[in-house]
Amino acid sequence: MKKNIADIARIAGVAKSTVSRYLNGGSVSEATRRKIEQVIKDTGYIPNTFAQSLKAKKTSMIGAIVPRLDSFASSQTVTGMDEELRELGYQLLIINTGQDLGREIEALHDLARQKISGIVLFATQVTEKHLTAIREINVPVMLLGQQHNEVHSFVYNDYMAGYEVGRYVLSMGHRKIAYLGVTERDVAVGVQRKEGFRKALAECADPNVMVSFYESGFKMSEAVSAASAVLGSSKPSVIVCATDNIALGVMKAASMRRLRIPEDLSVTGFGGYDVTEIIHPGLTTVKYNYAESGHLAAKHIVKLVNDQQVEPLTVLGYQFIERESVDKK
Amino acid sequence: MKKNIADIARIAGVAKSTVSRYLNGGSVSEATRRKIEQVIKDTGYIPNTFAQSLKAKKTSMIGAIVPRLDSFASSQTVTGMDEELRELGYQLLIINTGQDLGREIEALHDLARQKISGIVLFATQVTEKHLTAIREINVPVMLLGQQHNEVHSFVYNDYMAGYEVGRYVLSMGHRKIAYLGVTERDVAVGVQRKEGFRKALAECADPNVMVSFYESGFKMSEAVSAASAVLGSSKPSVIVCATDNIALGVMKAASMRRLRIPEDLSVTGFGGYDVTEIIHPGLTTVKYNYAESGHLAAKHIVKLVNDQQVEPLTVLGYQFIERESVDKK
DNA sequence: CTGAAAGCGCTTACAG
DNA sequence: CTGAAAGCGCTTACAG
Repeated sequence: MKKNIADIARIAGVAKSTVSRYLNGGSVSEATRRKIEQVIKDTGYIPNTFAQSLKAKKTSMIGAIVPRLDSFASSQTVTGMDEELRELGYQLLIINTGQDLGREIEALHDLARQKISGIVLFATQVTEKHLTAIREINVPVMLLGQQHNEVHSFVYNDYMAGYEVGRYVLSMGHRKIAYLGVTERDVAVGVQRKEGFRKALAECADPNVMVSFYESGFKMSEAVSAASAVLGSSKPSVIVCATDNIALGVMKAASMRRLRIPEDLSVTGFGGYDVTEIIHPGLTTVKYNYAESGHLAAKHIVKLVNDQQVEPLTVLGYQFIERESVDKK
Repeated sequence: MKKNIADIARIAGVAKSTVSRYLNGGSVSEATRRKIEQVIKDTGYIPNTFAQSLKAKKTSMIGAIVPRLDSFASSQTVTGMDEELRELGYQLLIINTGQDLGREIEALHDLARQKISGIVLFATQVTEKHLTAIREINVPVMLLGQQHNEVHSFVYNDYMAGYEVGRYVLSMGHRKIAYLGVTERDVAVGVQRKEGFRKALAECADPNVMVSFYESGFKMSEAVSAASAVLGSSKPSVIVCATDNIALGVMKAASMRRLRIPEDLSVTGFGGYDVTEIIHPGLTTVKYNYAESGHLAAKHIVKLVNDQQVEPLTVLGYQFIERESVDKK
């Protein structure tokens, strides 16, 4: 037989409000406290979440809106967030949007409607519609992966990472360089990394440097075709890729053309996916600590939810990892 | 200004109950219907989920209890489930247990408490505690990946897959064989695959066949050390691994010892992770269609939730993929 | 088809 | 510290 707060109150011989106070840490005398405690233990009473939320008008849930769950970066980040939120007494509700921007807007509203306390949006693009939704819902929102001055943001230092990769490639003696990027609508991945890379080039005095820029989709299969185009049109000594996935596609395309890496073609990536370490040769790349970012993001959103001060922009570090995929020229 | 059902009723000039009936598809006259529809549109009214659930005592949420999100199999399966559930008008709530069996039990209770309609448990082990919890919560539960005759189950045909791998390895002429498995507490992965493999061996008449069995953890790093032990003690011509992750670890260990694959050592896996296709040489393995399983599992749990007939056990197929990691002896 | 009323299980001022 | 009462926003018999 399912018990409610009235049952507990009756059995314990107190009022419902007293039980409620006990449950929510209000002031209750030691004697009553013990009585109620006992009854709750005996009956196995569990408060009804809906009734609580209906009155309290909030929950201790944090929502994560994720474009895709089946990516290394997302799943690592979500796992990190989940661990931290559990520590902090919150539950994570994950919404998968299948890379559909429209569904991100829907998700924002859905979560607000469910009285979620806060939302972390794994952003790829921040459109006007996103901003409108964020303003409307009146729930703290944090952007992860992109930044906007109106919204609390968490980004990786993609610009510096791009710069470092550029410097490295040049220092290894490469002069005929191809950059295989992604759409500029993704500011972090499509613009920042490329601009940082460009800066390194601009600083290089050597007049022999030749760079061509190409664009690929995010999927490995798309990268394979993009790489084939690059290799067909020019003969770069290195292809700098905007993501590890793209780099993997390039390596695949190279092996299909019987090009050896790094002897015939050097490759670099961004991301630091586990795979990049397993494959042979190991991929030189920039590693982001996704799990840690997840933890941090969780801490921040909880602060926001509790009206604590949080810096509007957090820039996360990275680690440049040199492996075997780039040859010295 | 946030509107509630009473506001809508007042504005539309009808009773709250009529609005509720309209919302829930009860019988309402054409005229009233139009009036209410208009008011709802004008006000942007959205019913409060908690109040609904409080009365209706159920939600249209399905819970997924997942040991870890950052694994290829889980994330693919979850994504598939999510897509299907969305189609069916349900929302997926994902709980990550971080491979802690105790937290699986907690999660079962938590979800039940939140009046989740149904639960899919991504199982690795089914203990007595699991069964007790499942019996107690009175919410339909489905097991994914393991089977138990008391609970609706979804499993892969691991036995047949193991058998097929065994036959293949023998047909390629291997006689000195090492099997690197996992704990038998995981019945599907630890027992079924091995037993299927054993059956193939038992059917082989050749008296020269020599097999040794070893055990590894699930992590690639653990597999690397396990593999080193195997390679140190015996000189198998092939290592049959119980998962792709383990196979990857073996390949890594082999390359550290300067063993060429497949010339010096052949390797096989189970799982069909995307990586296995990218690496060089490609890994010969058994591929499970996780995304599709996710879709199917979603359909089943929804049927269960709606008291429809569902077969107690569903066995999912697999696909044997021959690539380059096994040499002909 | 429609409405008035009771109730779901809590929380929260308010008064004592 | 404690209790009675009102109310959160819905749904659901019941009567008409």
